[in-house]
Amino acid sequence: MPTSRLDPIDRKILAELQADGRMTNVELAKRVGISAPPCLRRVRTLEEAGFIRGYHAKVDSRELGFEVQVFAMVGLQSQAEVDLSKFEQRCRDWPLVRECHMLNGEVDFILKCVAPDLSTFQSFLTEQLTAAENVASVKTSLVIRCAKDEPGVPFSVMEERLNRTA
Amino acid sequence: MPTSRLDPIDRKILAELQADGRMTNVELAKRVGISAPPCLRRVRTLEEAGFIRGYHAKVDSRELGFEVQVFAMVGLQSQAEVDLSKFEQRCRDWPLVRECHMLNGEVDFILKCVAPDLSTFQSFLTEQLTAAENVASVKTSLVIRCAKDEPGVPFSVMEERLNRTA
DNA sequence: GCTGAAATCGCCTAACG
DNA sequence: CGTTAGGCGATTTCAGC
Repeated sequence: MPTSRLDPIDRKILAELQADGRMTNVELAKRVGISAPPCLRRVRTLEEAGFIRGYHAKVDSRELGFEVQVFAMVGLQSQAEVDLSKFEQRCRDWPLVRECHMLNGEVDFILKCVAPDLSTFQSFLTEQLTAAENVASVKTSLVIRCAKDEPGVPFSVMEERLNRTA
Repeated sequence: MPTSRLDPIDRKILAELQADGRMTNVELAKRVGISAPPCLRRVRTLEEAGFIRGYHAKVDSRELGFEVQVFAMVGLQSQAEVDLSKFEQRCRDWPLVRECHMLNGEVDFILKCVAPDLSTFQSFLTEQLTAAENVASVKTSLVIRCAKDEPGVPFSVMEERLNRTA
């Protein structure tokens, strides 16, 4: 099910729900220019096809007491697939790790972590992450401030692209 | 308005809406154990207080044709506040840059970028990012695969923490 | 196939206790 | 915080393009 399966209305729906995931279906229908029933059917279809992978309230981490955010670059000793998978599973089990991406280049993984304070993070770092099986190196960088945090994709870029080939 | 302003019901509301931002208010009320009207009032209060910063559908970038995801580490020549701010503003203006975090340590910023394909990203990299005023160095790493991508914070950790001090 | 209209059901959201 | 209650939205059904 490639992108070409999506017509302009579907793309508008995705863009609107990415911007406001709690919009009512009738409001959404109004914005994309169709009536509510077909709009709802399209949303369900997009959900089932996996284009929409969930809806989430974006919470303010710092205001909720998670004062520390850290990016951790992790190098492993073995890059065999079974060892990569084991490490990924460990990341899934660690609640302080919110994201885990496998990278090319000199480092194997980048992790985005949160913690209530530095000492909590340092305990996690020394007792869990650095101590984990197969972990060769960990370099961490504290987030000083966040200048931009936009979820998802830029639909403007997508539309420009489609217009160019159309 | 610190975290202590939040009672257990507020925290449950936040956890539920982080997990499913499109849940109906009556379903939410049922889950947190109060009736719908006070539940809605709490949600509104949490929104206005900034604990909830929005609701977003999580879309599948790759399935939408954004095949390339990249982390870029950026070093600047000048770290004067005015120059940092200028760079941050540029990041906000670039649609391919989805996140921009200022870091401590050897690198000044980490950027999460998306692009439809490698050539689009490389054009952006060479013509925009590397070419931008005050940018001294850019190191990029392609995302091979994503093992975990959980938005927000781990409420389980928050509750454990509160129980320990209680 | 798709959409839209009508009708039903359930939710939202005041106002009040 | 809960209950009530009126209005609106969600969702099914059905007809038409």
